[in-house]
Amino acid sequence: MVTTSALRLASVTPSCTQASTVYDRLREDLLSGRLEPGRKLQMRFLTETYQTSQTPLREALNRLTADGLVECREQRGFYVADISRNELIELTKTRCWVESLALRESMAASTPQWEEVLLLAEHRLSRTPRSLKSEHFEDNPEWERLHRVFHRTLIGNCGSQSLIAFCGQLADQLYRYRRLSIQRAFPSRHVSDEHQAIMAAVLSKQADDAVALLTAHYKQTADVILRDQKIFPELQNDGERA
Amino acid sequence: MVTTSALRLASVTPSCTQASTVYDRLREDLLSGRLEPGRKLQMRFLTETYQTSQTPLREALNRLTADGLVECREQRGFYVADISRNELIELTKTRCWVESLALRESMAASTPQWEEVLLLAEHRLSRTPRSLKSEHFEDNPEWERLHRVFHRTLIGNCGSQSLIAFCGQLADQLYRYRRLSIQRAFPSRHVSDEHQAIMAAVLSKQADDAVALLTAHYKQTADVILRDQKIFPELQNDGERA
DNA sequence: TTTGCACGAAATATATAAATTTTTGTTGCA
DNA sequence: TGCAACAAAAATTTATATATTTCGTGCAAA
Repeated sequence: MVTTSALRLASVTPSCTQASTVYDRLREDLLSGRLEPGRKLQMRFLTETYQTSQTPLREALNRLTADGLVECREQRGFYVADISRNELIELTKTRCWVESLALRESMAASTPQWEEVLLLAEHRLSRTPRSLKSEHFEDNPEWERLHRVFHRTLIGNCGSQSLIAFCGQLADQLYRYRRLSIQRAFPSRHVSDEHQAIMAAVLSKQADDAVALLTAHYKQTADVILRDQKIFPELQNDGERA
Repeated sequence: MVTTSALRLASVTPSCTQASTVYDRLREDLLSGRLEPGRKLQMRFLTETYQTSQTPLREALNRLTADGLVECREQRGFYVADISRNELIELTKTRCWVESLALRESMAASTPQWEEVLLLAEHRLSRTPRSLKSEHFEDNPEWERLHRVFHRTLIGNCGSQSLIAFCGQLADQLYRYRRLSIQRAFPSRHVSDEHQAIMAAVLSKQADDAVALLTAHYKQTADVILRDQKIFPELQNDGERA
C-alpha cells in the first residue's frame, strides 16, 4: 500500500528531469569556480561536457541567469557571471542590511522550537571540521552544507518566504567569491567562535548584539577576499560590467 | 547581477529576440489578470495565442517563474501563480520591511540630483489622471508607469542594484493583486496626497516620517484588496500553496 | 482495490534559419 | 612597395521550429 507509492516516489526523486539535473551540475560547477568568471558558455562545449542537448541546457542557463550566476547577452550567448570588487562590496553591504532585518524579525517571532533548531545547527557545525586535511586546506562539503543551514536558520524564522529566498540568492553569489579565495581564509580566522557568539546573542535575546556580530562576520569575510591578490590583482580594478 | 528580473523590466523594449517578446507579452497578460491565477498554461494554447514555438515560450516561462508570476511543476507543466490572502499579507509585510530599509539608505545617500529627480517624478505623477474616464474607472497605463517610476525613484538611491531588483520583484507580484481589485480602490482614497506627503518628508530629511508614510501607503492598499469579496470570497480562505 | 493499457501532454533531440564574428582580400594612402 | 583600414563573405554560433521520446493521467477490466 504505502510501499508501492513510496518506492515510486523514491525512484523519481533523485533526478526528475534532464533540465533540473544539468541545472544542479552547472550550478555546482559555477559555485565551485570550475567554470571561471567571465568565461563564455558555448553550446557545443556544454552539450559535450554535460552529455545533453540544447533544449534542457537553455532551460538550465535561464534559471541560472535568474540566480545571478550566469549572464545572458541577447543573441550573443551565455557567459559565466563576472566578478568585481565593486560587486563583492555591494553584495556584502546588501546582505548585511537584509539579513540584519531578517534576523531581527526572526528574533521578534522567536519560539522555543526555533531556538532549539538553531542550537542544534550550531552544534553540528562546530563538530564538523572545516577542512578534510589538517595540513593543507581541502574543502569539506559537509561543513559547507551545515554552514549554510546555520545561516539559513538564523533568518528562517522571519516569516517571509520571499525574503528568505532573496537571502539565499545573495548567499549563493557571495559563496562563489568565497570559494575563489578559500585557501587564504582558512588559517586566519576562528569562524567557529563567531558562529557561537552569534548564536549566544540570539538565545539571550540581544538583538542589537546579534546583528552587530552577524554583520561583522560578513564584513570580515569580504575583507579577506578583497585583500586576495590572486582574485583582484590590480589595485582599484573596479571591473565594471557592461 | 544586472540581468535579474526587475532590471529586465527597466530595459523596456529592445526585444529583438522572440523569447523576450513573448516574455513581455506574457508578463503583461499575467500582471493584468487576463491570465487568471491558478490557470494551467498549456503549450498548445500558448503557441496558438502568442504565435510562436515551444522553445522561446519555455524560455519566457522559466524567466517568469523566477519572477514569481508563474509556477513550474516538474513534468506537469506551467501554471499561473496562484494568489492567496496569506501571500498578499506576506508580500506586503516584506515590501514594507525592505523598502523601509532601502528608503533610509537612499535618504542617507541623498544628493541634490536625486531630490530633483524625485520631485519631478512626483510632479508628473500628480499631473496624470489615474483613470481614463471620469465616470467609471478605466486603467490609465501612463499613470501606472509613472507610479512605478516614483516608487522606484524613492528607493533608487540606496546603492544596491540587487536590492532595487528585489523591490521590483515584490512590486510586480503585488501589482497583480492590485489590478484584480482596482475598481474598489479607485474612489476611496487620495493616493496622490499620500505620494505628495512621502516626497515632502524625504525632501525635508525626515526619515522616520517618510518610512512611516510609505509603509502606511502599502498597508492601506493591501487592506483594500483584502476586503474585496470578489477576490477572496471565503472567510479565512488561506489558499495555501503547494 | 489494484493493474494494465491507451491517450494526451510535456520534455528532449535534432534539424533549420538567423545573426554575429572572424578572416581574407582589395583598395587607398603613406 | 608596404601597411592599414574597410568591406564582404564564410564559418561559427545562437535562436527557433519540428519531430520524437518519455512521462503522467484517466479509464476499464480483473
